[in-house]
Amino acid sequence: MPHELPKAYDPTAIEDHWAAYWVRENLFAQPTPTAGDASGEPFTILLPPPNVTGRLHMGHMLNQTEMDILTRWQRMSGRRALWLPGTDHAGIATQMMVERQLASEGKNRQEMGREAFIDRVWEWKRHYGGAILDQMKRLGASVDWQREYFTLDERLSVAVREAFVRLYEQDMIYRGAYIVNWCPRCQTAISDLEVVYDEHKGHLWEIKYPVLGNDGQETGEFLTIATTRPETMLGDVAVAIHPEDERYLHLHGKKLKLPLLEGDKAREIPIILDDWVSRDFGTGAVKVTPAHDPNDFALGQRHHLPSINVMDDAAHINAEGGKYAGLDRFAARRRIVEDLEALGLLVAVKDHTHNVGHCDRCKTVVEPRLSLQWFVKIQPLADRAIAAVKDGHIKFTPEMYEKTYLNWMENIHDWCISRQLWWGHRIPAWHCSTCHKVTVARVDPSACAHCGAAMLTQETDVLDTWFSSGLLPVSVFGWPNLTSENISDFDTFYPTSLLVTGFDILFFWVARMIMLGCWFAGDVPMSDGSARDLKDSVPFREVYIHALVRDANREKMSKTKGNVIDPIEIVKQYGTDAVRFTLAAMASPGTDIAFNVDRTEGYRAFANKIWNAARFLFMNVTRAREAGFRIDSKNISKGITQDLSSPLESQWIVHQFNLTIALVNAALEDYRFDEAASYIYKFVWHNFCDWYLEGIKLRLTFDADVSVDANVSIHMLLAVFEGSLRLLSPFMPFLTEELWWALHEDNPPLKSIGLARFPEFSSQLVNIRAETTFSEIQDLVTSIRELRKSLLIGDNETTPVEIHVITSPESTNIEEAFRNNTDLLRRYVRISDVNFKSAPLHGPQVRHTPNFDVAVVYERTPDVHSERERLTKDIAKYEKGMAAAERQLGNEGFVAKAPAHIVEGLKKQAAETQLLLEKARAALAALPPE
RNA sequence: GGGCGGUUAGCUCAGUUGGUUAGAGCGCCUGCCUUACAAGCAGGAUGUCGGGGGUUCAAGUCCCUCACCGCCCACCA
Repeated sequence: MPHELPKAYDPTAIEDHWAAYWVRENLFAQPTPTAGDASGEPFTILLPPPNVTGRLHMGHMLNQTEMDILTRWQRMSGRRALWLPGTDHAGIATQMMVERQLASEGKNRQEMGREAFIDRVWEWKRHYGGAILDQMKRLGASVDWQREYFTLDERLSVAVREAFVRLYEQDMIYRGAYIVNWCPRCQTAISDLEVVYDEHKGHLWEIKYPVLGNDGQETGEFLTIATTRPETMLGDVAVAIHPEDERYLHLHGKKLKLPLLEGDKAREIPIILDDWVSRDFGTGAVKVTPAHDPNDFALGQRHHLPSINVMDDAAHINAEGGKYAGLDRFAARRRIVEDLEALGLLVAVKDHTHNVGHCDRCKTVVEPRLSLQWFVKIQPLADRAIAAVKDGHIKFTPEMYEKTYLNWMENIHDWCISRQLWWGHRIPAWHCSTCHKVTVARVDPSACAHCGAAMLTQETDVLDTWFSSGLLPVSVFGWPNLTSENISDFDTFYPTSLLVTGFDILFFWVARMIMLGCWFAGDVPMSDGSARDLKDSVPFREVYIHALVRDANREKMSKTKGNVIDPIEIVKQYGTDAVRFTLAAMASPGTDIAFNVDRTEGYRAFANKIWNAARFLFMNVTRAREAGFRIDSKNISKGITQDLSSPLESQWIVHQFNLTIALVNAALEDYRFDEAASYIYKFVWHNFCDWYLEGIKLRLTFDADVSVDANVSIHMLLAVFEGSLRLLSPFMPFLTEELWWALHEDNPPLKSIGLARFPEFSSQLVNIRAETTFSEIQDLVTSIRELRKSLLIGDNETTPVEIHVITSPESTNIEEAFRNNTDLLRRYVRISDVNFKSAPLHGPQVRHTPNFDVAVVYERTPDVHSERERLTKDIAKYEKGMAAAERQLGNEGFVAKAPAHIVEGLKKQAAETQLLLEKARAALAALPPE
């Protein structure tokens, strides 16, 4: 144990070593349970799988820190903890990344072909895909690396395919032509969630369409429509007006000529009547373009109108656009506006601010566009997902997210799950070129299921990435192939205990997991063969949603703003533990975290403080051994007892430690990382270091015969410090691991402190008497220090003090504690004689507390001016307190209705305040003039 | 348009089911190399709890209202 530690803690010197050790030794692996395995109750948690394209950012680090704290805490508390990591193939993002790489080589995927391109993506993935998990390893995340998965792994792909086929068989998947959000750059459909809307200052163009008479000739009258996307008029099939709009009553039944399109594309379009049209927007007349607008599509359905798609996959105008064919949509817009103006059909261009949808991934303006896609019928899934939450089988923290979730789920639309990408799970459907029907199958079919023809081509679309990640809670535990070997994984670890995530993927992922989990797990029988009810079908029992990490100025971190804090950089600078502690301490629910390195600096200091406490301890162990004391490092973990014959500070620190355990446990139960962190901080720094260590110096004298207190004290010191390391370990795994090994002279009872037991609260360790008497000693010490300061007594000067303990029910204890601990007092403050007086003390060198008066005997008196200031301020404070107390106590309602302990407490406090007030007044009056 | 959150010390934030005179860290001021730690020790200053109204014996805490900041959902062409 005589460990030579450097004077200052240097995290970089130890962290890499421990991070590698934890991974190498597989310390946190949680193997598939075997029969009769009596390990603790499972605590299962899935890592929200980062994208393979991802680089670790502060949000990840917050997320991982919280999960790691909880997992380590649960593991140390005896639960069978499994934290399961993996990565997501991230369809669009990854494909984009590789396409960009290809572009820099002057290539593109189309000329490469699908297979070669996919090979290339795999190669990319092998090369870069592990980056984020490597970073995670470096941060010490206590995950089971042996279970690491990738969403395109064979076994997870089987699950995806099974899920698709099953839903299809259950008539829950259909294919059809609907308006979807289309990204012209990614050239794929995207779901509603993948569209982000930005406010955009655009225009509202008012265009007049010629009205046709019954003879088909222009009547000279016009109907003016308003649009924000003039180019879509090429696909217009009608103009809609409100049936009761008095301005247009005479146009009912009439047709219009669609301007611009000539020759074989020229067309007449009807004026249709629909309540949906709002009379006060624009001109009250709406062009109807079913192929390019969701509302128009609905309108088209109601009125049996055709849909004319005028754009290709890249949002260039197609052949339907006549002379505009080939133009990009925005170029077409400009040209069309020019042409309309030339024709005199452009009535007005008005400024109009509206929301424009952009592709979440590449920020391209999305184009609502009619296309053939695969959809999941969502209502049956949503019904279960709603019930699961409403019935309390899934609990959200903070609670408000339950409302958000339900609100979304209750207004959900069918889910477009097909993507026109190459990277992803290819949809297991085959098109028959003979009968044109679709065959969906678990194994690649050789013949059409409908007509038997062999001319099958597989669907080229892949599935939305969230379809596979939505299945993770079931698929990672072996579903659908639940053999006897992996059924126990499923039995043991499903439902998972908790999901920790940010609200940004509440709908993308959390909601989908709930829907898919409830749907598919519901079919898996319980281990005893009985049917699984909804309660046990949910993918997780609790969801903890954390805040966003912002920069120190509360700005959202973004690459464009250049204010992104790289966690790895900060970690290098301050140490992982300090950064973890910062995140934990600032993670109060419902509020975003303004990440400020000033705080991290403070927690680095905290780590250093602990380091130095350890140095102090080792130093004393060495001294003790040199003096012949026997200290066996094997006995350290024997446990802590409350020894009523031990010195006061030892009894007190055991009591405080015990109390802190209870507080930390309670805080973590409620995901109050901030509270847990602050209880630990306060205990370690302000109780353990400031008071206990300073006090114990008195006992740690290892000269020959003064042995009893020294022996008791050094062992108590070791035990409490070791316990504190375990308490702190989930928050600061590196530092605590290092010191724990040092404490055990590199021969600890377990391979890691992370496998040791978390301290447990024990009512046996409660010691109220030690708490109250020590707290009086603290008051006494503080009063004397304050007095000495005001008397300008040098820090090295020793002075006598006088104490008068005020008569009260506790005063015997207090006086006894003071008398018995004068030597301890001398450790805390430079005093010589301590004289107890039976009469109250007065004068400028006295301080008053509710329980005692204390005077420092010194020839000098305090500075009259500052003394007057202090007393005046005190008096004001006391008077304010008295006024408040009298007001309340004089109020009959209060005395009659308030609980007795409140009234009694106030009375007692008022009496004390009155006393202090009188003393302060007297002291002020006694002050000599300045 | 609908919904939600926030506003407490110079800064960043706590503040349990309403209960005695509102807290922490950082920063600031003063004094200290006290043999674990200057990344330290000791002491100190700092608040009309966003404004207004109400309920209550009692409001930072509950209700109403206004203001400002932020987020989510919807997408009326």
